[in-house]
This record gives sequence, C-alpha cells and structure tokens, in this order.
Amino acid sequence: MSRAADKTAQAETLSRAVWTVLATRGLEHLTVRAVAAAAGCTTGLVMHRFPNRRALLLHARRLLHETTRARVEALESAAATPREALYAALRQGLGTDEQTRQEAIVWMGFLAAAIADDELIDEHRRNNRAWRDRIHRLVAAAAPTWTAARVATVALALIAMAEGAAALAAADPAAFPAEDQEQALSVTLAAFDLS
Amino acid sequence: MSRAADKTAQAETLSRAVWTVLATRGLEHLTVRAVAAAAGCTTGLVMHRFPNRRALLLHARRLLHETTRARVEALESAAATPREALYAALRQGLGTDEQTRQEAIVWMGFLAAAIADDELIDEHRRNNRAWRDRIHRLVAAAAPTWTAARVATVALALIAMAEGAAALAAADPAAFPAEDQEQALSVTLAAFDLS
DNA sequence: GCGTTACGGTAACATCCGTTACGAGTCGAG
DNA sequence: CTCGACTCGTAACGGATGTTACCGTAACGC
Repeated sequence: MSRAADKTAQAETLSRAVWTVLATRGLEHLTVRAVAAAAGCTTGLVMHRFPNRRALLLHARRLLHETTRARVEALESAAATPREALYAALRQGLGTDEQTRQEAIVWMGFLAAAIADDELIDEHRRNNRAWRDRIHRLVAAAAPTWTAARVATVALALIAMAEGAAALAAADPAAFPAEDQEQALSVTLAAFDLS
Repeated sequence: MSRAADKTAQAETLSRAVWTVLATRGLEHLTVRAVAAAAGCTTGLVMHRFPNRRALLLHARRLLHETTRARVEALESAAATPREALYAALRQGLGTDEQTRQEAIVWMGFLAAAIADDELIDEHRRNNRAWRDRIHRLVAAAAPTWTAARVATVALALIAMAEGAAALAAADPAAFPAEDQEQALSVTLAAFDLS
C-alpha cells in the first residue's frame, strides 16, 4: 500500500517536474537529466519509475489532462446556472494569470512534442474532443431552443477563442492582459446571447 | 549580384527545409543535419550560410512571417469592402487545408522553440501584435460607429478564435474540418454584426 | 593561363542525449 | 540476526548533436 502510494506520489512529482521544465526551459531542454534535476533526484530514479522518456512524457500529459478536467468539473458543479458554468469553464481556459499561462505553455510544448509521437497526439485529440463535447453540452443547456448545428458551431467558436487567447497570452502577457481576454469572452458570449 | 541572389535563394531554400522538418518531424528532430538532408545538401553549406542553428531558425521564422503577411495583404487589397477584407484575412488564418494546417504546426513549433530563445519570442510578439493591429484596423473600418474599446475587444476575440481554430485543426483535422471552422467564423462575424 | 578567393563537402571534435549495467544501501520476513 | 528482494544513485556506453577545421574545386581578375 504505502509502496504503491509512494510510487504514484513519485510519478506525480516527476510529472510536475516535467511541467516545470517544459514551462521554464522549453521542449528543447526537456531531457531526462533536466527533469531529474527539477525533481531533486537523479536519472536513476526517473528511469526506474518509467521505462523510457516517452512514457514519462505521456504520464505527465495525462496527469495535466486529469488536473484541468477536475478543476473544470469543480467549477461546473459550483455554478448555479448552465450559463454561469459555461462562462466559468471557458474563463479558466484563458491565460489570465501566471498559472494558466504556464499551463498554456506546457500544453503547447506537449502539442509540439506530439508531432512525432502517435500516443501523445492520440492523447491530445482525445483531450480536445472531450473538451469540445463538454462545451457543446454546456451550450446546449444554456440555449435549449437552438438547433444542434448552431450549438456545435458556437461551441467550436468558443473553444477556439479560449484556446487562441491562452496561446496569445502565454507568449505575450503584456499585450494580452487578463481583463482584455475576459472582456473578449464576455462580449462574445453576449453576442451569442449566452450571457 | 548573382552571388547575392544565390545567397538569398539558398537561405530561402534552407528556411523552407526548416519548415518541412518542423511540420513533418517536429521540433525535437529539427537538427542541422535533418535540415540539410531536407534541403538536399550537407551541413557544411548550412553552417556556411548561417553562423549557427539559432540564426537559421530565426531566419526561417522571419521568412514565414513575411510570407503570411504578403498573402494577407494580397487578400486585403483584393477585397471590395472592409468586411470582405476582414473575413478573408481571418479565414486564411484558420486551418482549413493542408497548407494552412502545416503552417499552424510550424507556427507552434517556432513558438515552442521561442520559450528558451529571446530573439524568437521577440519576433513572435512583434508578429502577433502586427497581426492584431491589422485586424483591429479592419474591424474599425468595418464598423465605423463603434467605440475604440469595442473595436479592440472584438479584434482580440476574432484573432483568438482564428489562432485557436488553426491549432485545433492542425492537431486533429478530422475532428475540426474546414467547413466547421468557416461556419464558426461566419457565425461569429454575424453575431458581431460584421458580416 | 594563372594565381587567388570564395564556396561547399568531409571529417573530426567535444558535448550531451537516452538508456543500461552495476553496486551500495535499506527494509522486511523468517 | 541473516538473507533476499527492492530501491535508487553512479557510472558507463553507443549514438546523435552543434560546431569547427581542413581540403578539394570552380569561378573570377589580371
């Protein structure tokens, strides 16, 4: 038991180290040695916990997915109305503070790494489709009279906007401050009569 | 003269090789040798043309910026009205065909590489700000009665949507087909009364 | 025609990478 | 207490990477 708990705790520590390296040094410096240094251990522990580097990245990717999913679900269940839930879910997907901006950088690093890795790209697609389906469901609940086609189109527009705003803000926080992103989201929801 | 022309032509060939490697193998395999192989030469030519790998990437990044800028300006000057120009500019920023999807992948690869490179991140910011200013100008022309604040907010929403749609489509073309992206753009412009 | 110069390929260099082998230390069962 | 299994750090290996030095060769001025 405690052994198993220790193992998962170590895996989580190493995954967080992967995020740290990815956010601060970028994909090109994401080496096993750099991860070990960020986690405060040696490469021996890393390679004992994961069979190889790809498995390490895949676990870190999945843990990031799980973390953000849990956060969104908490926001969603805390919301009073579907429209509040929709706004809260989209808002956390922007790059409005240091944490979400770093998440966006890590997100993008994984995506760049997924170009040459089938498992990573599969994970990314599964993740993005689940995210789209979630927003789809919230839009449908927020606008019950809409046709399915309009729900799908607006859901796509909304997740694209959140994704793009996060990417823009992650690379240039000064040019895309939090208030501007939130304003853009609010104005767009209002234009769709979803506010 | 011919020497200078040859030099710039070679630099362009090498930059296109950088794009090819970045689009097909990803940032992790973007090595000097891979670029030389894609360009059909050896590393000697590459290192004779550019002082080091970073200069090679920076040149490829700037050439990509210049290429897309020229394409957008051509679309803009060919448009009859500001609203047509706005739609055309945003539409080419989506990931609606193989070329634009590959451009989005390359774009993202450069962004991932820029995390650890000050010159690359500066280039990216300059580029994104110019792009935002262009859309800002087109929105202002398309909606002359709007306040400056609304123009800025809507411009941000629109470039975020285009950027995000391109990223989503580049990673998962099957889930985000061209028609859906175009539909989302059209519907959003209509919601803002810009169609 | 000849010497010079720039061009580009070859090969080497030091370094860093992922991965593996091995050994010291630790914990628990009998 | 002893022995075996497990954990993790150390060190090494083969291979790849960015970069440099060197050398043949083709083009250009005189």
